[in-house]
Amino acid sequence: MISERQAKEREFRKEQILEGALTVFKSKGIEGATMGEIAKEADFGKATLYYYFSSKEEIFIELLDRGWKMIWESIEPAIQDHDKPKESFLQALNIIGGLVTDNQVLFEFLFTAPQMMPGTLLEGKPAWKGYQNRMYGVFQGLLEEGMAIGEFPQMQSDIMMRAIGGLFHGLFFLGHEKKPMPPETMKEFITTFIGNYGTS
Amino acid sequence: MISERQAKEREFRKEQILEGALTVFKSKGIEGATMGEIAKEADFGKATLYYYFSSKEEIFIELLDRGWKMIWESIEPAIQDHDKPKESFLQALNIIGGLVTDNQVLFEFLFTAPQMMPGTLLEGKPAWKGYQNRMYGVFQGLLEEGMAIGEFPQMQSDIMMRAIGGLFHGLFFLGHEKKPMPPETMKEFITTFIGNYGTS
DNA sequence: TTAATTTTGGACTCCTCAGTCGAAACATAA
DNA sequence: TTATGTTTCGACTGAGGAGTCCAAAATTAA
Repeated sequence: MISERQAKEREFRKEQILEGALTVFKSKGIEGATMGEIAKEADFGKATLYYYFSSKEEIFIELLDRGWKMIWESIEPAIQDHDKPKESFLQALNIIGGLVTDNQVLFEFLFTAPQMMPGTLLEGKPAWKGYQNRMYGVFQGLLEEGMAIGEFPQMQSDIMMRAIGGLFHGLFFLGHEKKPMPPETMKEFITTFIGNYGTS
Repeated sequence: MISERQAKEREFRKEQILEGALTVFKSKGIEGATMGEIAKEADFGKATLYYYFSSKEEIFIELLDRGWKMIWESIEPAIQDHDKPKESFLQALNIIGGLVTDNQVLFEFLFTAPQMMPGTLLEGKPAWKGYQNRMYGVFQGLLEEGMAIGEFPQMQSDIMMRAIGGLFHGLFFLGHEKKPMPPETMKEFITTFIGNYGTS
């Protein structure tokens, strides 16, 4: 017997826990993100976490799934149109930039956690990996189409992807000052680095 | 009583252990880099590691110290001359690129380990942090001098540093394919990304 | 009200891992 | 040879953390 309201409360509590997990991750790092800490932060008993999630990994995976889903759904409309690859590309990057500025901690988690827990987070083709791959695929596609019409410098698109990925990561996550990066600055940077191809 | 040869053997064994630690780090990740594993890999008993190093952290710090020292000493000659900031800058980047290609695993460790063990690796102003800071300082200096004479785009140098750091990181470490990046590709990239200013 | 169901958390188990101990093996030197 | 110093390792200890148990509290249904 699962009433409507019960289900919503359940969902709400799950969110409380996920939020707590993020908070702990932020203040204590991945090492300090123990179930005990998360429980304390979310103000539940440890066993209660296991009532809502079957394991610690599941919490992390849930965060990744929701996060990547959100990213994907945010950029999807911007990349339907393949007429102007570079424009779509930049627009999508800007959207993500905006999301990142609004959810620093979440995104730091999304982009760094998988590196820190190799293996564990990848078992059983998790949904987030799917979104991530789709996103990279689209970006790379745009890049290749853009190159074909001279909107981007001619280079191996996979290397170019790495470069842009790194650039993005550096802009938002390197240096611990945490000051938000305004979209204009972001755009300026991208265009500065990948050049004014096809714009002149 | 410490004979000359004994000292050398000792040093040699230390290197065996450090090498083992890197190998484990490569194959098992930072999580799997336990003292037991390292001992097995280096073919010593666990307690022996503690004869040469006083703790697990000390092993990692030693790796970082040696690595960053090597980086610093490799680029030092290239950055003495401040007459042509951009040239020095690119040359230094190329040198590092070369080092990275020759020591993939070590450098992956150097650039990622500190992120993964926040705190522990930073206690007591470790030597590696000094080299790292010096290096960043020099790069930023070159960047600012270069901007002043129009060799680089005009931007906040700290953000620019982040961008370049990320770019570099992306080129070498993103995407798990582990295929080495040939120096020419590297050079081509640098010039494509930051190189078109002041050249025309 | 009472009975069934859902939710909760403190205490407990189990396991992994950093670091220690002490006795042996090995080397050196007299 | 014996004495002294150096190097090695298997076995042990202790801490911390993931995950479980179970009985109590709260909620819902009758």
